[in-house]
Formats: sequence, structure tokens, C-alpha cells
Amino acid sequence: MVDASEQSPQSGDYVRPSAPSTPPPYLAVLNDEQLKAVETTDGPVLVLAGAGTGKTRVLTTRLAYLLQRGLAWPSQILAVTFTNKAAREMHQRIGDLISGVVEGMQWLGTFHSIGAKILRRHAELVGLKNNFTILDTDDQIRLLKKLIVAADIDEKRWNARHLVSLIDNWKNRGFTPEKVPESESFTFANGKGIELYRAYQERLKVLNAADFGDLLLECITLFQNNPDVLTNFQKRFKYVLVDEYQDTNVAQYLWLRLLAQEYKNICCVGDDDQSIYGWRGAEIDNILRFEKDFPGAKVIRLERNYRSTPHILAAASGLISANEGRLGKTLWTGVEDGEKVGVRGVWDGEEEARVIGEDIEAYHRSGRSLSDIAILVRASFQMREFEDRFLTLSIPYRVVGGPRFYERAEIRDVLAYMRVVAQPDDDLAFERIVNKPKRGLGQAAIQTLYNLARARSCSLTQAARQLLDTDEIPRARRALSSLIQMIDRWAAESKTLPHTDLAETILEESGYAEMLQNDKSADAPGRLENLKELVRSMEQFENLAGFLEHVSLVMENEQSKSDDKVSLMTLHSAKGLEFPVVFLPGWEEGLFPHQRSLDENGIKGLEEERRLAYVGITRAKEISKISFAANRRMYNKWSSTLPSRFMDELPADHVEVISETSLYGSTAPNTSMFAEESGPITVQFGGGGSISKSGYQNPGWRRVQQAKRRDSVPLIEESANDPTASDFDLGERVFHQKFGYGRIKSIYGNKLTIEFEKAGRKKVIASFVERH
DNA sequence: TGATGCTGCGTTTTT
DNA sequence: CGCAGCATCA
Repeated sequence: MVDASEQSPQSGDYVRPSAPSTPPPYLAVLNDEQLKAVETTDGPVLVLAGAGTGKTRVLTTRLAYLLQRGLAWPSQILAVTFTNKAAREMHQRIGDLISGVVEGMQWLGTFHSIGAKILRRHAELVGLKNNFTILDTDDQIRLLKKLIVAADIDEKRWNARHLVSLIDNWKNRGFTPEKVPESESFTFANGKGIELYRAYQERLKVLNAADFGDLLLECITLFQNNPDVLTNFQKRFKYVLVDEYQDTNVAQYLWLRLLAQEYKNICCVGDDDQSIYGWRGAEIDNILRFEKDFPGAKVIRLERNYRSTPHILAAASGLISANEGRLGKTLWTGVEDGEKVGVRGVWDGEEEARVIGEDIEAYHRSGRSLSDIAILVRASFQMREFEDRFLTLSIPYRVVGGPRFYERAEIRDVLAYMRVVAQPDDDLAFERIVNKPKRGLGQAAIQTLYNLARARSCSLTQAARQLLDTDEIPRARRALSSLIQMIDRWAAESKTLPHTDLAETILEESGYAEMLQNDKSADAPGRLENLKELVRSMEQFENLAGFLEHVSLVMENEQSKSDDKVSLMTLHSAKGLEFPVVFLPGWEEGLFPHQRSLDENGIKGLEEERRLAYVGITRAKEISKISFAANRRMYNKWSSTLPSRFMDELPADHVEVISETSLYGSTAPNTSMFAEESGPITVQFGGGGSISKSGYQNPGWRRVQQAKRRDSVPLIEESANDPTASDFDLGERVFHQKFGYGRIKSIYGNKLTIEFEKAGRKKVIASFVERH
């Protein structure tokens, strides 16, 4: 075990105890723990890398070290990441460290790209051809919809989207149809779920296609059924490196374990406190269990933080310590002082946006770049108010993680043409283009095609070829024939023609370009422009297959970071980023932690939400400002909200209450600083989650419990749209816990303006005052 | 084949 | 409330 005590917070600069005679320069920049993580090359290693502790540096240096010490050839190292961005960054940085070696690193990439690579080499062993298509969620839904209808199941009751997530879930957990547990077999359409899963897998084989889950699961199947193939890979990979291990799912774990079996030199880097993707299959237990899963594992903690100020670190650490299931780390920094984490209550979302906007303007005036500033929200609907505000203030901003290029309809259409050319059995692509542009191949013709394909269990293009030899479809025959001829011609040309030229040919000959040119709608020119962009982007690829692989595996969403703009994004997409100034709005019960997370996943959900909060705070280098609104409009209904329980979990010493408004009173001391313990309390979101069993005892939590007990019926207050909804009258004399006696001057929904005898005019929530 | 009206849904998102 | 997806009709 590694003892963090070895390096005390005081020893900022240190001398390594037994430095090798000539330490390579790239090792000299590491601290003790980092160095240990790099030099511990034998056996399983878990590097627990807290936020901002130099994780990427360790990963890349370790790679460089392995290579430079001659411990492995570039081709003998398997290095996996989750995102293309991370893979690219690693690639880049290794190249910077040692030139000329990166080209040989064929096994550096995302789980999915490497899975696809392995699968393509041995596709025939799992019933695919090596040019198989990779389907995205959209394709999956369309395919499953058909299977559901074909199985005579009411698609409205049991919708395809739901089944897709079930199947994905099974695949994430490493279940082929045979292995799905009995207990889960009835979760869809009274037990037909598994049948559909099986039918879906069969259909994929006919279509010569794999979905994302298959890229790993089929790999595992391949390894299990073909020991020789597995052995071959095991012997190849002398070293295995895994980034963001806390995000791995069960299938990925199994995959890794199989591959690392021979040498057992597996190094996983991650942070259990930053596991925020449980909802899409990430299994936090993978990292928690590491030492059990890999006997003899060494655990190295990176705890020195190079990003944030002590207050920010302490606030985040205090918050996350409320979680039970964690390995535990103590982050520290050599940096001195800095601002406390700001916490601010506002009236509503609009005010929140206004106040943050003012702050941003002030920071900007005092010389900060806008690109130093980020606003991190829990849910994307929160972005709107900020966008509105930024527009009126003309503050330039960028939304990170918007709609994606490859998801646009016109792009998908043209890609479908290319898919059919590259892989004629790709029915989903064929269906997409068969009558686009319109060529008179309507419902009836397609149905005939479809029936034949099903009967022969072949693909649509194969069925089409057979149909053309008959008199089955007299009317559409000519159109179908010419379409098939076109596809054949393109397929032939694809062997000689550069793929960009082919793309242009397809655009012209298919009539797709013409269709857009004749389209008079406002966005048609933009679509054409997108298509040109698509063709341009193909240039950097060697061939059509390479390009298509890229498209299906890389949902690129790069933005030029160079402009000076405020960043607006969700907490999820902020992971891995850092900003000098971070605003964290919307810390309200029900929104954050999100009610749904609590309802569906109980305490596990709550802990994941808390990790999300931790991720949010730790994005900040210098300044971090949290806020919550007392009222929030969702789906155009006003609701009063309670401050997030996470607010209560921030250690008071590291928090500063910013109270420009006298919303809840300004003198509230520490922990339960915002809540009025008196007065009837309404909570926005309903539902009694299974979390009530939890042992959470903080004030915020207790308040929610109280509220639930008090009025067991409606937890949702939705009357506020109606200006007369409050049961107070104008001019009525009321009493407020904090402000004393006063008279109501105006009423809007549950907001009252009251002229207090001592405190003056204040806006308060109706439920916080009582008649007098 | 296109337009129209209705219903249901509304957290996070990569590959 | 606003939107997407569907069904229905002309």
C-alpha cells in the first residue's frame, strides 16, 4: 500500500529519495505519488486520481516510461479511454513526450473503437463480415420497432425506445440473450423481451451490423468461444492502461480482465468520487472492488491538487465526505488562501440569471476573459434563462454539447447512401434512402420488399434483386431497378474513385442535391452547406470504410475554444474541464439532487448526484459561486423550492453567504442557513422515493421529510400562476419570522410584497408568513 | 403524399 | 407550455 502520509502538505518541493542516476527530464516534473504511479509497472495498479491531481500527465508519462525503458513495444500496449477527446489528447501528449512512437500505438483508443478493431479482424467468428455496419441508437429504435410490430405487440404500450434501453442495459452488464437473468425476463411485454432481444441479435447478423454494446459484448463472446484468439491478444498486450476507470461498465470490466489475464500488468486510473454515469451503465463497484478483482493490486492515491484554492477544495471535500461508498482521498494544495465558495439565494431563475450576468460583467470589466468563466447547470432547460440574459446583455457565450453534426437529417441521409454502397445488407440505411428523394417507391412497394426479405431472411437489397426478376411490383419496378443499378455502379466506382469524388457523384446522381436545391424552405441552403462540409471532412480519411467507421464511433462536437465566450454547459459535460470562475446555479431540492434520480435510484442516486456536485465545485480554480432560487418555473408552472441539501453539507468555514437580497434573511448563521424552519413548507417535486430509508439526517433532508409528513397529499404546489392564488388579501397584517409584522402591499402568486414595520419593504413567500 | 390535429412527455449523454 | 411523434384525413 502506498501511504499518502509520506508526503506531507508542507513538502511542496522535494527531492526524490533514490533518484536513478540520470532521471529522464519528463520524470523530474512529477511529484512523489505521480512518480510512483509511473514507475510501478508490474502487476495491477489502481491510481486514484482526485480532481486536478495531474491524471493525464501520469497516464501519458507512464506510457512514455514503458516505451523508453524498453518494457514494451508501442504495439504491445493497450490504452483505452472513454471518449475520443481523451484518446486524442493522450495521443497528442505522448507524441510530444517522445516523437515517432505514437504511430506504432495501434491500440490506443476508446473502448468502442478498439472493440470494433478486434471484432473486424475476427468478424466471421461471431457471424459478421468484416465490413459490418455500426448502428447508432436511432437505427436500433427503428429496427426494434419493426420487430415489436412483427411480434404483434402493441408498440404504444411497449415502445421500442424502452426496449433499446433494456437491451443496452443487458449488454452493458455482459448479458447475451441466454444470460439475461430469469428475474428480468418479464420486464418487457410480459416476458417477450428476451425473445425480442434474441430476434434483434439475429436480425443484426442478417444486416451485418453491430450496435455499440456489441462492440464489447461480441468481443467477449469471441474471446470465450475462441481461446486461441484470446490467447493471441493476451500475449500481445504486455501492458494495459485504462482511463476513467470509474466509468467502466460490467462488460468493459470483463473485457479488460480477459485481455489483461496473461501479464496482469493492468493500470487503471480513475476517481470514485467522480463517477457520474451510473445511469448509462457505469458500475462504480468496478473501481471500489479493484483490489479484490485484481489480487495483489497496488493502490496509489494522487492527492495533491494543482487546480483549486484551499477553500474550494475543502468545500468539495466536505460535501463528498457525506457519501458512504467511497475509497476516500484527502486532497490538498500548496496554493494559499483565495475566496471562499460563495452561496447565494435569489428569488427566481430570472433573478439568478440577472445576478450572475452582473457578476460576469464585473469580472469582465476587471480584466478577466469571458472564456475563464463557466456556468454549470444540472439540466439543460436551465440554460434558457442564461441565454436570454446574455442576449440582452450582449455577453458572448457558447453552449457546450449542443446538437451534433452527424445527427442532422441531411447528413444522416447522405451517410445512409454511403453505408449502402459500403455494405449492401445495411437495411436501415437502405430504407432511409429508398425513397429519398422521391422516386415513387411508396409504402406498398417497400412492404412487398420487406415481406420477401423476412420470408427469405435476407436483406432488403437482396430481396430487391430477387423481386426485380419477377412481376411482383409492376408499378415501382422501374424505379427500384434504377436505384439498385445506381448502388451497384457506385459500389463498383468506389473501388477506383477517391471517396470524396464518390460522395459528390452520389449527391448528384441520387438526386439528393437537386432535391435540396429545389427546396424553397429557409434551411435548405444551410443543409446543402452542411453536405459540402461533410464531403470536405471526408478528405482526411483514407477511404470510405475508414470514414464511416469514424462517423459511427466519433460523434464529434468540437468547438473552437479560442473565442472569448462564457461557457454554458451541463455538469456532466463539464467533467474533465476547469475554469478560473465557475457558477453553479439551481441548487434546489428536486432539481439538484434531481428528484428523478432520488426516486429511481434511492441512496445510490443521491450519492451520484452528490458526486455531480463535487465535480461541479472542483471545476473551479479560483472562484466558485453556488446559487439557488426560491421559486422556479418548470413547464410553465411556478413552484416554490427548497435549497438543496447539498448546501447544508458544505463546511461553513469555507463558505461565504452572499445575500444581496433579503429573501430569506441575511443573518442566518451557518449550516442550515437558508431555510426557514417555521411556516408551512411546500416541496416542488412529488413522489416518495425509496430513499426514505436512508440515514440522511441533515437539515435539508429533515425538512423534506417533515414536509412530506405534514401534508401527505400534495407536495406539488402549482397554484402560483394565478395572481390571486395566495389566500392572503391586500393590506392584511401578517407576521414573518424574520421581519416581524407588516402589511401586504401586493400579491403575485405566492410572492408577497410586504411593508414591514421594522424591516421595510420585502418580497417574501406567502408560505413563510402567517396572518395576524 | 402532404397537412393537420392529438397525445404524451419533459435529467444527465458517449460510443 | 412546447415539442415530437403519430394517426388520420383529404
